[in-house]
Amino acid sequence: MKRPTIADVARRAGVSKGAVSYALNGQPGVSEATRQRILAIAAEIGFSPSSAARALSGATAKAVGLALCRPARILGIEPFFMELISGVESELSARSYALTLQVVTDQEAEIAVYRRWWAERRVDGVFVCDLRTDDRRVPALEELQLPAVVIGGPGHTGALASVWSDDAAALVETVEYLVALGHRRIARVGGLPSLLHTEIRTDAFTDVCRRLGLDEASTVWSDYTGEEGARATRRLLSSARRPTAVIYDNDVMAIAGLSVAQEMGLAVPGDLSIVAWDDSPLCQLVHPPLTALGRDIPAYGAHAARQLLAVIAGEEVTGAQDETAHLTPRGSTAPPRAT
Amino acid sequence: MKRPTIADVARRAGVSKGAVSYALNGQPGVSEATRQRILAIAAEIGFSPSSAARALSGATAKAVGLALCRPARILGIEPFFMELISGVESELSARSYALTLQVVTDQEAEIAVYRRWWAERRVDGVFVCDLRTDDRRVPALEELQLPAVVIGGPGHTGALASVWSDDAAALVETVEYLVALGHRRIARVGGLPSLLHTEIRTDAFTDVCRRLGLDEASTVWSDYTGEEGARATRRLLSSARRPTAVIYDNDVMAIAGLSVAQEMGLAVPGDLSIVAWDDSPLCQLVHPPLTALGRDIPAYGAHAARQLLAVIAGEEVTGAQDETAHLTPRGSTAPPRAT
DNA sequence: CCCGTACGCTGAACCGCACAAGTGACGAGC
DNA sequence: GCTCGTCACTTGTGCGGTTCAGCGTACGGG
Repeated sequence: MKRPTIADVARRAGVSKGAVSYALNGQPGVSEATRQRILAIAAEIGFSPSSAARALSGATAKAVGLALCRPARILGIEPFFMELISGVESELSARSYALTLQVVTDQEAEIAVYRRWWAERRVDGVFVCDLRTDDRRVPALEELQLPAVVIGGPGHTGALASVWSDDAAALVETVEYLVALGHRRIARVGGLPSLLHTEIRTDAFTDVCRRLGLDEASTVWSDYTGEEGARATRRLLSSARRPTAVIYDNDVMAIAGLSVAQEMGLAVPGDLSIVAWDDSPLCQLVHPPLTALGRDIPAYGAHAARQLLAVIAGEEVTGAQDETAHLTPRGSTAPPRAT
Repeated sequence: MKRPTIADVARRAGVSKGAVSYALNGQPGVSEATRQRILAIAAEIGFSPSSAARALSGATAKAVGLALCRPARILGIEPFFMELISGVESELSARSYALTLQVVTDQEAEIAVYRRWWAERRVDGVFVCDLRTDDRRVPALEELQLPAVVIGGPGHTGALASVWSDDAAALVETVEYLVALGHRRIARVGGLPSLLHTEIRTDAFTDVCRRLGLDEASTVWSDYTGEEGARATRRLLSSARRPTAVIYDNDVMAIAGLSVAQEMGLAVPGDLSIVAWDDSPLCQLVHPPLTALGRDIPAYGAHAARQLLAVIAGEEVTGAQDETAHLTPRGSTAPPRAT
């Protein structure tokens, strides 16, 4: 089956290629009657303009890129990225933009991918995830002048547009909630310390604990995997004055922590309260169901996609705040048992 | 920053565009010395040929497509797709092929996407997931003559290449294992009945149960979500002669089932043994850890990617069997308590 | 009545690359 | 010494679009 070209449409409509181009792109230069005729013929023979030819003649590639820098097993276990992609996609496909995905091993590889995409004119813009402080990707993208939206922040995004969520506020809300329940010894199992949002959460945790006079607040770091979450929990619960509540930076670690607590004979929430960041359906599957900080990730992705399309369209776009995660109390949090 | 073109390289090397093209594509027509000089200059100024121009002049788009037909929340909760994508990607990026992703709502939309990708010459080939019996996508792709690899089967793939795993064998192994433990009343919570692999597993389950003389074997269907898995489990465990072992078609439903059992006061594995299909890290996070049927999903994806690249290269490719899932016994299975 | 102009369309020049055909130099063979 | 072949390039063409200049026609105003 031969692919139809614009010339085929033009021939059948008895007009020139140019006229077809105007008609299909909604540009002036053809009468309404002719436009309708051309549109009908194009639909009839199933014509879609070649993305290559269109990209070549100066227009856009109608594609955006997303490079993911995580090993396969973490990528799989965290619902975050897949939900984000769903949301991004919903916005992109409505505008018939394609999403090009690439999994990379480190920041340098990611920058190389951006550079290649740019040189190949493969994408019109990119999303940047897992922002770090002093992220080398930011200046690299600025230098390339490749439209980009950072999914994360605030801050450290240079001149790039960004979409961010106020993790500090969410963390403060959580700590205040736990304190209101009566907790005084609260610990936190954080994600990778090199990521900006981990740092933001850590700072917020330190601040709010100081403000509320909780001097036994401590953060330990992990890497989002269940194994590390379990190890960190074991360490916390083995200490002399073990915490009565733990906040985990993702749901997988929280579930692992719950298992460890139960295995050590601690009742949840009686002896230990648990809060998970990221409220996936998993949190409701375990016993007790986990109190979690959730937000609409697909909507976050859609928001980022709208931002990127705006940047590509040449609009002046800066940072945009997305919804703040909200706490959904479930069975894993309660007042600490009187000691 | 202006993007370098082949003309820029040619000018700096003091040769024609044609010579540069030959040099970069490893074709004869330039001396080795000149080739090296051109390569060095191209690397120096960061030149990559425009994918659009390359695709336009008859070559390939150097991109393949993957359309996913699942709602966002299921896509997120199942590690399967993300792991598959990682594996696919590892193979593609080594050959500098790009992966274009699209989330669609139904089969018709998916076929429309294939048709558009084909007309736009956006991809050189596609992956087909979630195969059904009498899948309309198969004839559609055959008609378009768009290279494709079905991830699933065996059978019902028409003339398309495919990569499949012997789910029937894995299921038989599982049932035999449970029977060896002493179970006689085994139930199964299946996935979406319209999917081919669900049907294959159901048939295998029915067959092996008949062969082993288990006449109380029953399958109930679900949709891979925790809620549905919990509901199905509740139904099974409430019946007069409740099963002593349940096999779940994915890990999320198995975890939900475990919760339901514990909530109903049944001991796992004492009163009920549980086996999960898909062995993600989640299975080891719960208590007791779940006996699971696992396999290397990234490797599966990589296998599929190699198949697709072979089809694109014009090689004669048919079905290829991938690794069979193997049972990893953990704490959720044991002999049934004597009644 | 004639000119200016808006409309509707055509023809051609690009975009950046691959590849076929052409060219000049040089060496081998008779 | 002349031809022929090969090598190492160059030139030119076309892929399928977009876009701009140009051009005939109809129409309205002075």
